[in-house]
Amino acid sequence: MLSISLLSPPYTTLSYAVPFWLPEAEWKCGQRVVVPLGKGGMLRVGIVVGMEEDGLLKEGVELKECLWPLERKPILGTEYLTMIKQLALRHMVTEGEVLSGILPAGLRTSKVRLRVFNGGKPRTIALRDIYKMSEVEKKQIGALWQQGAVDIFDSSFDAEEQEQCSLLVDPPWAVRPSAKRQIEVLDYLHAQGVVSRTRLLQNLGKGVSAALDTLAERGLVRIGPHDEGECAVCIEDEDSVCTPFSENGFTLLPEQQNAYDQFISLLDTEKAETGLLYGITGSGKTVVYLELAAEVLNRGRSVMLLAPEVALACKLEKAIRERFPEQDVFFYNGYQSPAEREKTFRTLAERKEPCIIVGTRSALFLPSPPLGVIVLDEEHDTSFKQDEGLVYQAKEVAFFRIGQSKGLLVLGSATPDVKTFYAVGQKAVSMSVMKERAGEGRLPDVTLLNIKNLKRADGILAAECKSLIKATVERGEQVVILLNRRGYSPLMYCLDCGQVARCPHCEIGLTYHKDRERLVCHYCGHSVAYPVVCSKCKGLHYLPMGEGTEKLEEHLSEILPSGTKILRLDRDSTRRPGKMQRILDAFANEEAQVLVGTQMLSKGHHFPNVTLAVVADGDLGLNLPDYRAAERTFQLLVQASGRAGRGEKRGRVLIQTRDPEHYCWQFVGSADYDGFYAEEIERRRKRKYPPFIKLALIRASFPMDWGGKGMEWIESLSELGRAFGREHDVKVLGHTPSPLPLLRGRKRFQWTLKSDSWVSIRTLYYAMRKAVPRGSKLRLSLDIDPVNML
DNA sequence: AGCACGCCGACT
DNA sequence: GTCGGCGTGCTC
Repeated sequence: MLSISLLSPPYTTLSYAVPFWLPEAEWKCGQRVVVPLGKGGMLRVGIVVGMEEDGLLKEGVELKECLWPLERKPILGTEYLTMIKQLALRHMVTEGEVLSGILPAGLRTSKVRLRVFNGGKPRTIALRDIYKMSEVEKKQIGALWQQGAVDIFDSSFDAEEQEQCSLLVDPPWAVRPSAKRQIEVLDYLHAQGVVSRTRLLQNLGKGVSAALDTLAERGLVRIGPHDEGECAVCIEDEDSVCTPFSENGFTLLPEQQNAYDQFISLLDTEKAETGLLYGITGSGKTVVYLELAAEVLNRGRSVMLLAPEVALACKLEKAIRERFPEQDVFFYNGYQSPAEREKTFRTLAERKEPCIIVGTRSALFLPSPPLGVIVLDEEHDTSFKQDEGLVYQAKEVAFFRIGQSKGLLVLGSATPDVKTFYAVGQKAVSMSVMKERAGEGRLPDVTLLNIKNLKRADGILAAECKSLIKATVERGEQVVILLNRRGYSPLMYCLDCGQVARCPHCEIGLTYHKDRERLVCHYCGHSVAYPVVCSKCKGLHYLPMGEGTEKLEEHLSEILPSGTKILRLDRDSTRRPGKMQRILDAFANEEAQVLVGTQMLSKGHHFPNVTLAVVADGDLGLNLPDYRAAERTFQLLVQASGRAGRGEKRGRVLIQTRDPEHYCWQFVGSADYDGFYAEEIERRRKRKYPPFIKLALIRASFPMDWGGKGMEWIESLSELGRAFGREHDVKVLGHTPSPLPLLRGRKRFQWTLKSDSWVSIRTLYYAMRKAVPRGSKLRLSLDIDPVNML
């Protein structure tokens, strides 16, 4: 009997019989297989996860036969399956859910054909037809399969691959305002990024087909195969200035050498180990990774290097390729096309020789030859946790993989996760420290600017701040300005009745985007054309309140000397493939003097001529309902400070705040992580927060139009949770409405759980889930150690 | 996800 | 009377 985890709903693990047309030897753990499901006998893809003879089978159900394997050799190894099982247990989801969340789309489709070579021209047969064949025919083809005269022929998405649509222009769209269809297509591509033609037509209706062709003809949209090797986010530009790898050859500085030696001795233990590389911005952590990688490859093992976001992963990849021109390097990230990802996945599944894998957190799930080291650069970054769909924390998965291969996990950061640093104190993680900047640069001067009394009419920048920016630009130096708010204006007041424009699905204020002339919901993506009539009084006049990156850019262009070029870097300006790298390169090449951007700008980029970094709203993160608000703010601001003064000139950082008394500031100024840590860890100890306890969130949601039924459920679950908590030593706080009480048309509530034991937390969640009937409109989910409490 | 089953309203 | 809307439930 075969246990098979389905890769599509219901995502359960079901038992199937070995069929008479293919003997047991053809079925293996880790193999993808196609099975029939339900009365209609629909075909589904699953992974064989077990082969016990005595699998559990519900009473009254008849065992069905497996239909066909999708490959001869299992694509997943036993260690890989162990990892999947572990992950499923941790997060209390099925193995099928985990697998479907991490396998490339092409490996999840059953729309394949068998190609039978039996003299003459090969015959191709759909699996659907095999299912309907007679016993004799099945046996015949089974026999041919065993002789190797049958292969799997994957036809479905070749065509799709040929028609990837991507934007070639930015808003505002240069089309007639009456061309509704075209605008619809452009807006969709702007929101979605690269999309296949099939998917676009699926979502917008077949009617937009002509509009899409027109746009392609006029050069506004590109339709064509996704280029091999081209990263959707960066463009591989030969003379890019943005490479960190210009340090003095491969000789390590004393601190780097020290760190390197420590890591090597950890490797030598031949046990699974974790090391923290705690190095200030600019201390040259990358070089240490590179030399470590070289040694690991020498020892015949593979290397995995992960960065929190694609642009940084691209930089790492570039550095790796320069250092190891001869070595096979596999690059993987969420922005690649399904075909590209599938190819990498398949290649690595077969690979035996050591290699290097570079990517973002999704690369963590690539199969690989035995790993000697996994590096998580900027380990404190919250992007290492995926919190939508399949929830996982890259650090923990990496730790598990390294445990399997008895390798070394290296966590690198200038501002480590408080949990990581605590683990160092507990001797669970060894630490290497680098406190010197590798280049000429020195640490910048950090000044706090109290803007408590800044009037709204003056905009978001204080007068002192503006004049400093101006002076810097006039000296021919560059400025980076950080503002964590996209769009033009985050609040739109109706002048007639005072109503704020809100998203109908999320009740959150809509942000005005001037370049697109639309109001956009930053949570669900819903948008409406502006101007729009007020829902309450039908008025058309709005007062934009507050300032986003778009408005700041506009405001600056008014007050800075004419001829000053300003660039903007945020999710909106970087939607198009390659756009992000282009903006970063342009700024690094000094084609502009000012760069305005959201936090994506604070991460790891190197601009030697930047001498001033401004943080427009330093408090933004401090007021979030999250026990890590201070940690986040500290990390963000220290990272941002690192943007200034990486060249020869001394840099300056100006942080605007309305709350200058906050304990976080005294440490930001001197980038004093150790001081911050000491203070923060004491606060957490006192208030019973991680790392001193285990914290989890149970989220519940139900459709907003479900009547009183939803609230009744929430109440009764609270009751259940508290009763259970009293017995099992879990503190249950709540229910409380989620910080986003309405999202995508669903009401949301949550409970915060604190306990000494993950097991108790999971058991409580299990009890709650069992109380809710399957198929209920009420949905529950468990978030282990949430990174954002939203 | 897909498909069957079942319970109500609008129709030849 | 039946045709067909889609809410609910199940899939080894």
